[in-house]
Amino acid sequence: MDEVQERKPGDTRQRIMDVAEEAVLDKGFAATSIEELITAVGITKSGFFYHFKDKGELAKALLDRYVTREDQLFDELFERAAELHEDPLHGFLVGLKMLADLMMDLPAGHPGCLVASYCYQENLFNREVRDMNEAALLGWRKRFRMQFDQIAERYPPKIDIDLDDLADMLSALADGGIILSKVHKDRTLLPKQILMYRAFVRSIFLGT
Amino acid sequence: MDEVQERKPGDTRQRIMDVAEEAVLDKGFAATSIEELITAVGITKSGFFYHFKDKGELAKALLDRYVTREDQLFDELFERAAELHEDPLHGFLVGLKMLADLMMDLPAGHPGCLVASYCYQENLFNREVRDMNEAALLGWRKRFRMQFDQIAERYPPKIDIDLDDLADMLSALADGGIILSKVHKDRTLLPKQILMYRAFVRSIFLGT
DNA sequence: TGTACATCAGTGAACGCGCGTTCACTGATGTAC
DNA sequence: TGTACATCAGTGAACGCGCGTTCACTGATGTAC
Repeated sequence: MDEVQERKPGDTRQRIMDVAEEAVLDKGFAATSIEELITAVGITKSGFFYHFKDKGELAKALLDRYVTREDQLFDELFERAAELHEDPLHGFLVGLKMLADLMMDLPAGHPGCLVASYCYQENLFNREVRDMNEAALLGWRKRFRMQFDQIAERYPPKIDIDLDDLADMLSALADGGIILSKVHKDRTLLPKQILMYRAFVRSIFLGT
Repeated sequence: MDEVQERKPGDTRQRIMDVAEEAVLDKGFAATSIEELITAVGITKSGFFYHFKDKGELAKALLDRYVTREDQLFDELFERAAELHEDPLHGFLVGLKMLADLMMDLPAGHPGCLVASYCYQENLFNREVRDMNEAALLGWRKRFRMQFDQIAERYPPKIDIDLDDLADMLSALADGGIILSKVHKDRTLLPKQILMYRAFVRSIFLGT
Protein backbone atom coordinates (compact mmCIF):
# COMPACT_ATOMS: atom_id res chain seq x y z
CA MET A 1 0.00 0.00 0.00
CA ASP A 2 2.77 2.19 1.09
CA GLU A 3 5.26 1.28 -1.59
CA VAL A 4 7.71 4.08 -2.24
CA GLN A 5 8.60 4.43 -5.93
CA GLU A 6 12.10 3.03 -6.00
CA ARG A 7 14.21 4.45 -8.79
CA LYS A 8 17.37 2.93 -10.12
CA PRO A 9 20.24 5.09 -11.32
CA GLY A 10 19.87 5.99 -14.97
CA ASP A 11 16.15 5.51 -14.63
CA THR A 12 15.13 9.15 -15.11
CA ARG A 13 17.15 9.46 -18.30
CA GLN A 14 15.43 6.39 -19.72
CA ARG A 15 12.02 7.70 -18.70
CA ILE A 16 12.69 11.02 -20.44
CA MET A 17 13.65 9.09 -23.56
CA ASP A 18 10.59 6.84 -23.40
CA VAL A 19 8.24 9.79 -23.26
CA ALA A 20 10.26 11.63 -25.91
CA GLU A 21 10.28 8.73 -28.35
CA GLU A 22 6.52 8.39 -28.24
CA ALA A 23 6.02 12.14 -28.64
CA VAL A 24 8.48 12.37 -31.56
CA LEU A 25 6.75 9.52 -33.37
CA ASP A 26 3.38 11.21 -32.82
CA LYS A 27 4.12 14.75 -33.88
CA GLY A 28 7.75 15.13 -34.86
CA PHE A 29 10.88 16.29 -33.10
CA ALA A 30 10.44 20.05 -33.46
CA ALA A 31 6.93 19.95 -31.98
CA THR A 32 8.07 17.88 -29.01
CA SER A 33 8.88 20.39 -26.27
CA ILE A 34 11.19 19.85 -23.32
CA GLU A 35 8.39 21.33 -21.22
CA GLU A 36 5.99 18.48 -21.97
CA LEU A 37 8.66 15.85 -21.36
CA ILE A 38 9.57 17.09 -17.90
CA THR A 39 5.89 17.45 -16.97
CA ALA A 40 5.28 13.82 -17.93
CA VAL A 41 8.39 12.60 -16.11
CA GLY A 42 7.97 14.87 -13.10
CA ILE A 43 11.24 16.79 -12.99
CA THR A 44 12.20 20.41 -13.65
CA LYS A 45 13.73 21.85 -16.79
CA SER A 46 17.16 21.99 -15.21
CA GLY A 47 16.78 18.30 -14.48
CA PHE A 48 16.42 17.68 -18.18
CA PHE A 49 19.57 19.67 -18.95
CA TYR A 50 21.47 17.66 -16.38
CA HIS A 51 20.85 14.58 -18.54
CA PHE A 52 21.19 16.16 -21.99
CA LYS A 53 23.40 19.14 -22.75
CA ASP A 54 20.90 20.35 -25.35
CA LYS A 55 17.91 19.14 -27.34
CA GLY A 56 20.15 17.85 -30.12
CA GLU A 57 21.75 15.41 -27.74
CA LEU A 58 18.33 14.00 -26.96
CA ALA A 59 17.76 13.44 -30.68
CA LYS A 60 21.05 11.56 -30.93
CA ALA A 61 20.42 9.44 -27.84
CA LEU A 62 16.94 8.57 -29.07
CA LEU A 63 18.14 7.38 -32.48
CA ASP A 64 21.08 5.52 -31.00
CA ARG A 65 18.88 3.59 -28.60
CA TYR A 66 16.29 2.89 -31.28
CA VAL A 67 18.78 1.45 -33.76
CA THR A 68 20.47 -0.65 -31.07
CA ARG A 69 17.15 -2.15 -30.02
CA GLU A 70 16.07 -2.85 -33.57
CA ASP A 71 19.39 -4.56 -34.33
CA GLN A 72 19.05 -6.66 -31.21
CA LEU A 73 15.54 -7.68 -32.20
CA PHE A 74 16.71 -8.77 -35.67
CA ASP A 75 19.70 -10.62 -34.22
CA GLU A 76 17.60 -12.63 -31.81
CA LEU A 77 14.72 -13.28 -34.17
CA PHE A 78 16.72 -14.54 -37.15
CA GLU A 79 19.03 -16.50 -34.88
CA ARG A 80 16.06 -18.31 -33.39
CA ALA A 81 14.67 -18.88 -36.88
CA ALA A 82 17.99 -20.25 -38.11
CA GLU A 83 18.06 -22.73 -35.26
CA LEU A 84 14.75 -24.17 -36.43
CA HIS A 85 15.98 -24.78 -39.97
CA GLU A 86 19.35 -25.85 -41.15
CA ASP A 87 18.47 -24.59 -44.62
CA PRO A 88 19.20 -20.85 -45.07
CA LEU A 89 16.17 -20.11 -47.27
CA HIS A 90 13.63 -21.80 -45.05
CA GLY A 91 15.29 -20.35 -41.96
CA PHE A 92 14.90 -16.87 -43.45
CA LEU A 93 11.29 -17.49 -44.48
CA VAL A 94 10.49 -18.66 -40.95
CA GLY A 95 12.19 -15.54 -39.62
CA LEU A 96 9.97 -13.33 -41.80
CA LYS A 97 6.88 -15.19 -40.57
CA MET A 98 8.00 -14.66 -36.98
CA LEU A 99 8.60 -10.98 -37.70
CA ALA A 100 5.10 -10.60 -39.15
CA ASP A 101 3.60 -12.36 -36.12
CA LEU A 102 5.57 -10.13 -33.78
CA MET A 103 4.35 -6.95 -35.51
CA MET A 104 0.81 -8.31 -35.35
CA ASP A 105 0.98 -8.96 -31.62
CA LEU A 106 2.17 -5.51 -30.59
CA PRO A 107 -0.67 -4.34 -28.34
CA ALA A 108 -1.10 -0.91 -29.91
CA GLY A 109 0.30 -1.64 -33.36
CA HIS A 110 3.81 -0.61 -34.33
CA PRO A 111 4.50 2.84 -32.90
CA GLY A 112 6.65 3.92 -35.84
CA CYS A 113 10.18 4.01 -37.18
CA LEU A 114 12.48 6.72 -35.87
CA VAL A 115 14.65 6.48 -38.98
CA ALA A 116 11.66 7.35 -41.19
CA SER A 117 10.56 10.11 -38.83
CA TYR A 118 14.02 11.69 -38.79
CA CYS A 119 14.26 11.32 -42.58
CA TYR A 120 11.32 13.68 -43.03
CA GLN A 121 12.87 16.18 -40.59
CA GLU A 122 16.46 15.91 -41.84
CA ASN A 123 17.26 19.55 -41.68
CA LEU A 124 16.49 19.68 -37.97
CA PHE A 125 19.50 17.53 -37.20
CA ASN A 126 23.23 17.90 -37.52
CA ARG A 127 25.49 15.90 -39.76
CA GLU A 128 26.24 13.33 -37.07
CA VAL A 129 22.60 12.35 -36.59
CA ARG A 130 21.95 12.18 -40.33
CA ASP A 131 24.98 9.93 -40.70
CA MET A 132 23.65 7.68 -37.94
CA ASN A 133 20.40 7.41 -39.85
CA GLU A 134 22.18 6.40 -43.04
CA ALA A 135 24.38 3.94 -41.15
CA ALA A 136 21.28 2.24 -39.72
CA LEU A 137 19.82 1.68 -43.19
CA LEU A 138 23.20 0.50 -44.50
CA GLY A 139 23.46 -1.95 -41.61
CA TRP A 140 20.12 -3.50 -42.44
CA ARG A 141 21.03 -3.77 -46.12
CA LYS A 142 24.24 -5.56 -45.21
CA ARG A 143 22.50 -7.84 -42.74
CA PHE A 144 19.92 -9.13 -45.19
CA ARG A 145 22.29 -9.14 -48.14
CA MET A 146 24.46 -11.65 -46.26
CA GLN A 147 21.47 -13.91 -45.79
CA PHE A 148 20.62 -13.69 -49.48
CA ASP A 149 24.17 -14.52 -50.49
CA GLN A 150 23.96 -17.74 -48.50
CA ILE A 151 20.53 -18.53 -49.89
CA ALA A 152 21.53 -17.84 -53.50
CA GLU A 153 24.39 -20.31 -53.23
CA ARG A 154 21.97 -23.15 -52.66
CA TYR A 155 19.00 -21.75 -54.58
CA PRO A 156 19.95 -19.95 -57.79
CA PRO A 157 17.44 -17.11 -58.23
CA LYS A 158 14.72 -17.79 -60.83
CA ILE A 159 14.33 -14.06 -61.42
CA ASP A 160 17.17 -11.73 -62.26
CA ILE A 161 17.33 -9.18 -59.44
CA ASP A 162 19.98 -7.32 -57.48
CA LEU A 163 20.38 -8.75 -53.99
CA ASP A 164 21.15 -5.36 -52.43
CA ASP A 165 17.87 -4.06 -53.81
CA LEU A 166 16.11 -7.10 -52.41
CA ALA A 167 17.68 -6.43 -49.01
CA ASP A 168 16.66 -2.75 -49.17
CA MET A 169 13.16 -3.83 -50.10
CA LEU A 170 12.55 -5.19 -46.61
CA SER A 171 13.44 -1.84 -45.02
CA ALA A 172 11.30 -0.06 -47.60
CA LEU A 173 8.31 -2.32 -47.04
CA ALA A 174 8.65 -2.10 -43.28
CA ASP A 175 8.70 1.70 -43.40
CA GLY A 176 5.92 1.80 -45.97
CA GLY A 177 3.90 -0.77 -44.02
CA ILE A 178 4.21 1.27 -40.84
CA ILE A 179 2.89 4.31 -42.70
CA LEU A 180 -0.06 2.25 -44.01
CA SER A 181 -0.79 0.95 -40.50
CA LYS A 182 -0.53 4.36 -38.89
CA VAL A 183 -2.61 6.26 -41.42
CA HIS A 184 -5.33 3.60 -41.65
CA LYS A 185 -5.15 2.86 -37.93
CA ASP A 186 -5.06 -0.84 -38.90
CA ARG A 187 -2.22 -2.74 -37.33
CA THR A 188 -2.65 -5.73 -39.64
CA LEU A 189 -1.34 -3.79 -42.63
CA LEU A 190 2.33 -3.85 -41.62
CA PRO A 191 2.47 -7.63 -41.04
CA LYS A 192 0.58 -8.16 -44.30
CA GLN A 193 3.26 -6.26 -46.21
CA ILE A 194 5.96 -8.34 -44.55
CA LEU A 195 4.17 -11.47 -45.69
CA MET A 196 4.00 -10.04 -49.22
CA TYR A 197 7.74 -9.65 -49.09
CA ARG A 198 8.02 -13.24 -47.88
CA ALA A 199 5.96 -14.43 -50.84
CA PHE A 200 8.25 -12.53 -53.21
CA VAL A 201 11.43 -13.96 -51.68
CA ARG A 202 9.89 -17.39 -51.91
CA SER A 203 9.02 -17.02 -55.56
CA ILE A 204 12.47 -15.67 -56.41
CA PHE A 205 14.39 -18.59 -54.93
CA LEU A 206 11.80 -21.35 -55.11
CA GLY A 207 9.89 -20.30 -58.22
CA THR A 208 6.48 -20.15 -56.45
CA MET B 1 16.46 43.94 -69.83
CA ASP B 2 13.83 45.91 -68.16
CA GLU B 3 11.24 43.17 -67.74
CA VAL B 4 8.91 43.86 -64.84
CA GLN B 5 7.94 40.69 -62.96
CA GLU B 6 4.40 40.13 -64.12
CA ARG B 7 2.27 38.28 -61.58
CA LYS B 8 -0.96 36.52 -62.33
CA PRO B 9 -3.78 36.48 -59.79
CA GLY B 10 -3.45 33.53 -57.41
CA ASP B 11 0.26 33.52 -58.07
CA THR B 12 1.41 34.62 -54.61
CA ARG B 13 -0.65 31.90 -52.93
CA GLN B 14 0.94 29.27 -55.16
CA ARG B 15 4.40 30.64 -54.48
CA ILE B 16 3.83 30.49 -50.73
CA MET B 17 2.74 26.88 -51.12
CA ASP B 18 5.73 25.97 -53.29
CA VAL B 19 8.20 27.28 -50.75
CA ALA B 20 6.18 25.72 -47.91
CA GLU B 21 6.02 22.27 -49.50
CA GLU B 22 9.75 22.11 -49.93
CA ALA B 23 10.38 23.31 -46.38
CA VAL B 24 7.88 20.87 -44.89
CA LEU B 25 9.46 17.96 -46.74
CA ASP B 26 12.89 19.06 -45.50
CA LYS B 27 12.26 19.63 -41.83
CA GLY B 28 8.62 19.01 -40.98
CA PHE B 29 5.57 21.20 -40.64
CA ALA B 30 6.13 22.46 -37.09
CA ALA B 31 9.65 23.62 -37.87
CA THR B 32 8.51 25.49 -40.98
CA SER B 33 7.82 29.05 -39.84
CA ILE B 34 5.57 31.57 -41.54
CA GLU B 35 8.45 34.00 -41.15
CA GLU B 36 10.74 32.04 -43.46
CA LEU B 37 8.01 31.56 -46.06
CA ILE B 38 7.22 35.26 -46.36
CA THR B 39 10.92 36.13 -46.50
CA ALA B 40 11.38 33.70 -49.39
CA VAL B 41 8.28 34.94 -51.21
CA GLY B 42 8.84 38.61 -50.44
CA ILE B 43 5.61 39.62 -48.69
CA THR B 44 4.76 40.60 -45.12
CA LYS B 45 3.21 38.41 -42.45
CA SER B 46 -0.17 40.00 -42.90
CA GLY B 47 0.08 39.11 -46.56
CA PHE B 48 0.36 35.48 -45.57
CA PHE B 49 -2.73 35.72 -43.37
CA TYR B 50 -4.64 37.27 -46.23
CA HIS B 51 -4.19 33.99 -48.13
CA PHE B 52 -4.54 31.54 -45.23
CA LYS B 53 -6.65 32.18 -42.15
CA ASP B 54 -4.16 30.26 -40.02
CA LYS B 55 -1.24 27.85 -40.33
CA GLY B 56 -3.57 24.87 -40.26
CA GLU B 57 -5.22 26.02 -43.46
CA LEU B 58 -1.84 26.04 -45.15
CA ALA B 59 -1.36 22.41 -44.08
CA LYS B 60 -4.71 21.49 -45.60
CA ALA B 61 -4.10 23.37 -48.85
CA LEU B 62 -0.67 21.77 -49.19
CA LEU B 63 -1.97 18.23 -48.81
CA ASP B 64 -4.94 18.87 -51.05
CA ARG B 65 -2.76 20.16 -53.87
CA TYR B 66 -0.24 17.35 -53.41
CA VAL B 67 -2.83 14.58 -53.62
CA THR B 68 -4.53 16.17 -56.62
CA ARG B 69 -1.23 16.39 -58.49
CA GLU B 70 -0.25 12.84 -57.66
CA ASP B 71 -3.64 11.54 -58.80
CA GLN B 72 -3.31 13.46 -62.02
CA LEU B 73 0.14 12.01 -62.62
CA PHE B 74 -1.12 8.46 -62.10
CA ASP B 75 -4.14 9.08 -64.33
CA GLU B 76 -2.07 10.33 -67.21
CA LEU B 77 0.75 7.85 -66.86
CA PHE B 78 -1.34 4.70 -66.70
CA GLU B 79 -3.66 5.97 -69.38
CA ARG B 80 -0.74 6.46 -71.72
CA ALA B 81 0.56 3.02 -70.79
CA ALA B 82 -2.84 1.43 -71.44
CA GLU B 83 -2.92 2.97 -74.89
CA LEU B 84 0.31 1.19 -75.77
CA HIS B 85 -1.00 -2.24 -74.78
CA GLU B 86 -4.43 -3.66 -75.19
CA ASP B 87 -3.56 -6.30 -72.61
CA PRO B 88 -4.19 -5.10 -69.01
CA LEU B 89 -1.18 -6.87 -67.47
CA HIS B 90 1.34 -5.66 -69.99
CA GLY B 91 -0.19 -2.21 -69.94
CA PHE B 92 0.28 -2.08 -66.18
CA LEU B 93 3.84 -3.39 -66.40
CA VAL B 94 4.67 -0.71 -68.95
CA GLY B 95 3.08 1.87 -66.64
CA LEU B 96 5.34 0.76 -63.78
CA LYS B 97 8.38 1.00 -66.03
CA MET B 98 7.36 4.50 -67.06
CA LEU B 99 6.85 5.42 -63.41
CA ALA B 100 10.34 4.16 -62.53
CA ASP B 101 11.84 6.12 -65.44
CA LEU B 102 10.00 9.24 -64.38
CA MET B 103 11.29 8.98 -60.80
CA MET B 104 14.78 8.43 -62.15
CA ASP B 105 14.65 11.55 -64.32
CA LEU B 106 13.62 13.99 -61.60
CA PRO B 107 16.55 16.41 -61.54
CA ALA B 108 17.05 16.43 -57.76
CA GLY B 109 15.55 13.06 -56.95
CA HIS B 110 12.05 12.72 -55.55
CA PRO B 111 11.50 15.49 -53.01
CA GLY B 112 9.33 13.36 -50.74
CA CYS B 113 5.78 12.28 -50.03
CA LEU B 114 3.61 14.69 -48.08
CA VAL B 115 1.37 11.85 -46.93
CA ALA B 116 4.33 10.12 -45.29
CA SER B 117 5.58 13.38 -43.81
CA TYR B 118 2.18 14.20 -42.31
CA CYS B 119 1.83 10.63 -41.03
CA TYR B 120 4.84 11.12 -38.78
CA GLN B 121 3.43 14.42 -37.51
CA GLU B 122 -0.20 13.29 -37.17
CA ASN B 123 -0.88 15.01 -33.91
CA LEU B 124 -0.02 18.40 -35.35
CA PHE B 125 -3.08 18.28 -37.58
CA ASN B 126 -6.80 18.27 -37.04
CA ARG B 127 -9.18 15.47 -37.83
CA GLU B 128 -9.95 16.83 -41.29
CA VAL B 129 -6.35 16.74 -42.48
CA ARG B 130 -5.78 13.26 -41.06
CA ASP B 131 -8.88 12.06 -42.87
CA MET B 132 -7.59 13.56 -46.11
CA ASN B 133 -4.38 11.63 -45.61
CA GLU B 134 -6.25 8.37 -45.14
CA ALA B 135 -8.49 9.10 -48.12
CA ALA B 136 -5.42 9.58 -50.33
CA LEU B 137 -4.05 6.17 -49.40
CA LEU B 138 -7.48 4.57 -49.85
CA GLY B 139 -7.77 6.15 -53.29
CA TRP B 140 -4.50 4.66 -54.42
CA ARG B 141 -5.47 1.25 -53.07
CA LYS B 142 -8.74 1.40 -55.01
CA ARG B 143 -7.02 2.63 -58.17
CA PHE B 144 -4.52 -0.21 -58.35
CA ARG B 145 -6.96 -2.82 -57.06
CA MET B 146 -9.17 -2.11 -60.07
CA GLN B 147 -6.25 -2.75 -62.38
CA PHE B 148 -5.45 -6.03 -60.65
CA ASP B 149 -9.06 -7.18 -60.88
CA GLN B 150 -8.92 -6.75 -64.63
CA ILE B 151 -5.54 -8.44 -64.85
CA ALA B 152 -6.58 -11.39 -62.66
CA GLU B 153 -9.50 -12.10 -64.96
CA ARG B 154 -7.16 -12.87 -67.82
CA TYR B 155 -4.18 -14.10 -65.80
CA PRO B 156 -5.16 -16.22 -62.80
CA PRO B 157 -2.56 -15.49 -60.07
CA LYS B 158 0.08 -18.19 -59.65
CA ILE B 159 0.58 -17.18 -56.02
CA ASP B 160 -2.22 -16.86 -53.51
CA ILE B 161 -2.24 -13.24 -52.41
CA ASP B 162 -4.78 -10.58 -51.51
CA LEU B 163 -5.15 -8.01 -54.28
CA ASP B 164 -5.78 -5.14 -51.83
CA ASP B 165 -2.50 -5.95 -50.14
CA LEU B 166 -0.80 -6.02 -53.53
CA ALA B 167 -2.29 -2.60 -54.33
CA ASP B 168 -1.15 -1.22 -50.95
CA MET B 169 2.29 -2.64 -51.61
CA LEU B 170 2.93 -0.06 -54.32
CA SER B 171 2.17 2.81 -51.96
CA ALA B 172 4.32 1.16 -49.29
CA LEU B 173 7.25 0.63 -51.64
CA ALA B 174 6.99 4.14 -53.02
CA ASP B 175 7.06 5.63 -49.51
CA GLY B 176 9.80 3.25 -48.41
CA GLY B 177 11.75 3.87 -51.59
CA ILE B 178 11.58 7.63 -51.09
CA ILE B 179 12.97 7.18 -47.59
CA LEU B 180 15.82 5.04 -48.95
CA SER B 181 16.58 7.63 -51.62
CA LYS B 182 16.46 10.55 -49.20
CA VAL B 183 18.56 8.99 -46.46
CA HIS B 184 21.18 7.57 -48.82
CA LYS B 185 21.04 10.65 -51.08
CA ASP B 186 20.84 8.21 -54.00
CA ARG B 187 17.97 8.89 -56.34
CA THR B 188 18.26 5.54 -58.07
CA LEU B 189 16.94 3.69 -55.03
CA LEU B 190 13.29 4.69 -55.44
CA PRO B 191 13.04 3.63 -59.11
CA LYS B 192 14.84 0.39 -58.23
CA GLN B 193 12.20 -0.45 -55.65
CA ILE B 194 9.46 0.27 -58.18
CA LEU B 195 11.13 -2.16 -60.57
CA MET B 196 11.28 -4.76 -57.79
CA TYR B 197 7.55 -4.35 -57.42
CA ARG B 198 7.18 -4.76 -61.15
CA ALA B 199 9.14 -8.03 -61.03
CA PHE B 200 6.88 -9.28 -58.25
CA VAL B 201 3.68 -8.40 -60.13
CA ARG B 202 5.09 -10.13 -63.19
CA SER B 203 5.91 -13.29 -61.30
CA ILE B 204 2.49 -13.37 -59.65
CA PHE B 205 0.52 -13.21 -62.88
CA LEU B 206 3.00 -14.62 -65.36
CA GLY B 207 4.87 -17.05 -63.11
CA THR B 208 8.31 -15.59 -63.81
C1' DT C 1 34.20 5.28 13.78
C1' DG C 2 34.21 9.97 12.47
C1' DT C 3 35.18 13.67 9.41
C1' DA C 4 36.19 16.01 4.85
C1' DC C 5 35.45 16.15 0.43
C1' DA C 6 33.53 14.72 -4.24
C1' DT C 7 30.02 13.31 -7.07
C1' DC C 8 25.21 12.58 -8.47
C1' DA C 9 20.80 14.07 -9.53
C1' DG C 10 18.72 17.33 -9.52
C1' DT C 11 16.05 22.72 -8.08
C1' DG C 12 14.58 27.71 -8.99
C1' DA C 13 14.70 31.83 -11.23
C1' DA C 14 15.66 34.40 -15.04
C1' DC C 15 16.89 35.37 -20.06
C1' DG C 16 15.86 36.84 -24.76
C1' DC C 17 14.07 35.48 -28.92
C1' DG C 18 10.89 34.09 -32.38
C1' DC C 19 6.59 32.28 -33.02
C1' DG C 20 1.51 32.53 -34.67
C1' DT C 21 -2.13 35.76 -34.62
C1' DT C 22 -4.89 40.21 -34.66
C1' DC C 23 -6.33 44.68 -36.13
C1' DA C 24 -6.83 48.99 -38.30
C1' DC C 25 -5.51 50.67 -42.45
C1' DT C 26 -4.16 51.37 -47.83
C1' DG C 27 -3.48 51.78 -52.79
C1' DA C 28 -4.68 49.69 -57.19
C1' DT C 29 -8.06 47.75 -60.01
C1' DG C 30 -12.99 46.52 -61.37
C1' DT C 31 -17.95 47.50 -61.77
C1' DA C 32 -22.62 50.19 -61.79
C1' DC C 33 -25.03 53.96 -63.05
C1' DT D 1 -17.24 59.94 -69.80
C1' DG D 2 -17.16 60.77 -65.00
C1' DT D 3 -18.03 59.56 -60.33
C1' DA D 4 -19.04 56.38 -56.28
C1' DC D 5 -18.38 52.38 -54.32
C1' DA D 6 -16.59 47.47 -53.72
C1' DT D 7 -13.18 44.16 -53.91
C1' DC D 8 -8.43 42.42 -54.07
C1' DA D 9 -4.01 41.94 -52.38
C1' DG D 10 -1.80 43.25 -49.50
C1' DT D 11 1.09 46.75 -45.29
C1' DG D 12 2.73 47.97 -40.44
C1' DA D 13 2.73 47.69 -35.75
C1' DA D 14 1.75 45.38 -31.77
C1' DC D 15 0.44 41.27 -28.76
C1' DG D 16 1.44 37.61 -25.48
C1' DC D 17 3.09 33.22 -24.95
C1' DG D 18 6.15 29.38 -24.83
C1' DC D 19 10.34 27.91 -26.28
C1' DG D 20 15.42 26.32 -25.44
C1' DT D 21 19.17 27.62 -22.64
C1' DT D 22 22.06 29.38 -18.62
C1' DC D 23 23.62 29.89 -14.01
C1' DA D 24 24.21 29.70 -9.18
C1' DC D 25 22.84 26.71 -5.90
C1' DT D 26 21.42 22.20 -2.94
C1' DG D 27 20.61 17.89 -0.47
C1' DA D 28 21.62 12.99 -0.54
C1' DT D 29 24.83 9.46 -1.17
C1' DG D 30 29.68 7.53 -1.87
C1' DT D 31 34.64 7.38 -0.93
C1' DA D 32 39.39 8.28 1.43
C1' DC D 33 41.91 8.53 5.32
